[in-house]
Amino acid sequence: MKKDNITIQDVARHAGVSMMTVSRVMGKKTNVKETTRRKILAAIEQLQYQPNVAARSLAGSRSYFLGLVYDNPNEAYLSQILMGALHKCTDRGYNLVISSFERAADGSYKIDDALINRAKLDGVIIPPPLCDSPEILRRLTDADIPMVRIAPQTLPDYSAFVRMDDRRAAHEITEFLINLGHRKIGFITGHPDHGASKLRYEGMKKALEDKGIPLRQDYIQQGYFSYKSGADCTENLLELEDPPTAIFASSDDMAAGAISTVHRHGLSVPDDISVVGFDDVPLASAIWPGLTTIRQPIMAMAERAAEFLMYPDPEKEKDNILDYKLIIRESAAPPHTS
Amino acid sequence: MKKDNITIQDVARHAGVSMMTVSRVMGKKTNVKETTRRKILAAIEQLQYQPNVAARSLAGSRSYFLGLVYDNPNEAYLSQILMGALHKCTDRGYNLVISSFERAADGSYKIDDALINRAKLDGVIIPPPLCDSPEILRRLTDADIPMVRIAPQTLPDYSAFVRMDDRRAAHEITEFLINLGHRKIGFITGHPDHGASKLRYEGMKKALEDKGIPLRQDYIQQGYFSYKSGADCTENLLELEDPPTAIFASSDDMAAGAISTVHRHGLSVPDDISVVGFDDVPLASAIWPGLTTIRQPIMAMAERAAEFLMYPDPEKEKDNILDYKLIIRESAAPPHTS
DNA sequence: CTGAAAGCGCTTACAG
DNA sequence: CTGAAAGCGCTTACAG
Repeated sequence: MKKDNITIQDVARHAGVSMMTVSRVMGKKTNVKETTRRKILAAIEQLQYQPNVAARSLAGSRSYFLGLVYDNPNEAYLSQILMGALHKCTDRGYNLVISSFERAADGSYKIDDALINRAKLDGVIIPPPLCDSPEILRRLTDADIPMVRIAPQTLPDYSAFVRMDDRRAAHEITEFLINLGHRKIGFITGHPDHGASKLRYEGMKKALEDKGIPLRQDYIQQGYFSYKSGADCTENLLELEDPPTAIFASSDDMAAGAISTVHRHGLSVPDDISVVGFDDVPLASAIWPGLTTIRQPIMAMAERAAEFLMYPDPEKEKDNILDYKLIIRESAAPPHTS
Repeated sequence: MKKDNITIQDVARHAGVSMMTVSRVMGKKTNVKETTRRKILAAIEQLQYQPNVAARSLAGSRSYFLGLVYDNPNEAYLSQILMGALHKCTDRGYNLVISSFERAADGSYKIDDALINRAKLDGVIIPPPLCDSPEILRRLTDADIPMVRIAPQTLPDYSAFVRMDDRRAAHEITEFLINLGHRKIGFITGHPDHGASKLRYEGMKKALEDKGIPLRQDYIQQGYFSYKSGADCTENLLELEDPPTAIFASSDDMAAGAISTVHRHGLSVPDDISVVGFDDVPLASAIWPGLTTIRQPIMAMAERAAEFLMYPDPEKEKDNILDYKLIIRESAAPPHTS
């Protein structure tokens, strides 16, 4: 392809300054007079200037490469992360290098030296579950590569992280059920190894407390985030003498399993029993009835993470909490008035 | 990060030649004496030389950028495409620019000029449904940007494409059902607008013919690739006087809907009725019973597409057909012997 | 706050 | 078949 593109020289000429000053504006340096900056910004806008990534990378001390490592059990989740990071990178003239890590039999990860040595990454984004691997964190720290972790379980202060408030989200969706009129709410917990499971449980518990509704132990079932576990737990719930009128499964996969079990019992969702989930995976809107659930801001988390790495600033907050959203579909309704 | 890496100069010095000759070897040019080439190759190997992407891109006539455009109806599908393309690009020192297109109200797409003008792409990968948009194809053709289409419905010969054999795959999974002992096989067609729907139908029909099993019109139901449509079609199938013993839904989403309906009727999958799908989306292994289905080589298709763009060669076949795979899980079994 | 010079690591186009 | 020169579009380091 021909290279008849607008260069930094064109912008400089247009704005009546030197190339150097344009470079400073592009790099968000502060030592440029405000009026000059505005003139340059106008020229950039008018010419639709886009810096040449290759030249930037070649000349500069940064590589304009960001890394994304993953070991992903969950495709939908990774896809969101990927899209978020990639979009931000493309927008900002960065490149994304993705690299997968295999978990060894002993549960540890071996690190790809190539990634660390050759790529000269400006930073790396680490989604779960890798973000909680001590080897990975130490290796990157040793190599002096900045990192941002996404939704980590533990929050040590040596790296930045982006997350959402699982506790508050679980509180909100429980409250939603209560406001619908439900008092008998079954809860299916997530995998005990995941930090979020505990937070979601706590949020649900707090919502009950706040409304003065007692927590019944027989309404709490231990799930593992899978469809099957959601189906099994629901089986248990429906066999109770006084079964719940609503079920809050702490993942969509489990909620989908719950719905299938309710149907198998010849009952209707939401007419007989309401079911809500958590995550808003594609499945949530694919099945019928559509799942009322919490949408995690996964893509936004990746975007924020990438941005954090692009503009290093020691003043920046290390803890970035993003907003979730309650998605109301058809799987929850007021309880049967019997 | 510091740039203390091995450069082409180091290799040249090591091999006792000029930088230029090394460059020729790297670029796979043929005009280099065999002994010289070997000396250089040895030096490259010994020094672990990796060309600097940025320098290459800046100096050369190629950009080492590939584009991936999408309009995303299906996250799981796109995610696979993305992973395949990204892996290949990362491996080969290429960069990937992704860009989404919004469909206008009239069904047409407006093209992002920025993508075409600024990025200087060496080529673009076009997955469905964009690969069948005349505007996009014409725009890219006009801009003289090479492209590879993935699984297009129509196969005009002005661009290369990568696909799988939907007809043969449908034939194979139908045969699988027949070999299990099924003679009464219901079929749920895909969305009439998708080219693959027809191919899958034809494959199923052919398999029946090959085994001398008559095609019953009441066993054919028109679906739309959605969970809901799969559930509804199955409702119709189960209401027949002589219902099928197996159902082949031409997408996994529809197969999942089919299973839910079978369960709602108090029947078991696969003991009472077998159900098979097509696609192998994440849902297929999430639900219970796991879906027997056809795995499309989506990631491999994207890899092949990227590779095609990296090594232009007029001799190359334009039609790249990749292998699918029959994935056997728990949703199909021999029919009830009654 | 702004600019002139040098150079990042390659490939192109030309010369032999 | 091989090489010396020029330059891709930026940023760094230095000077004012």
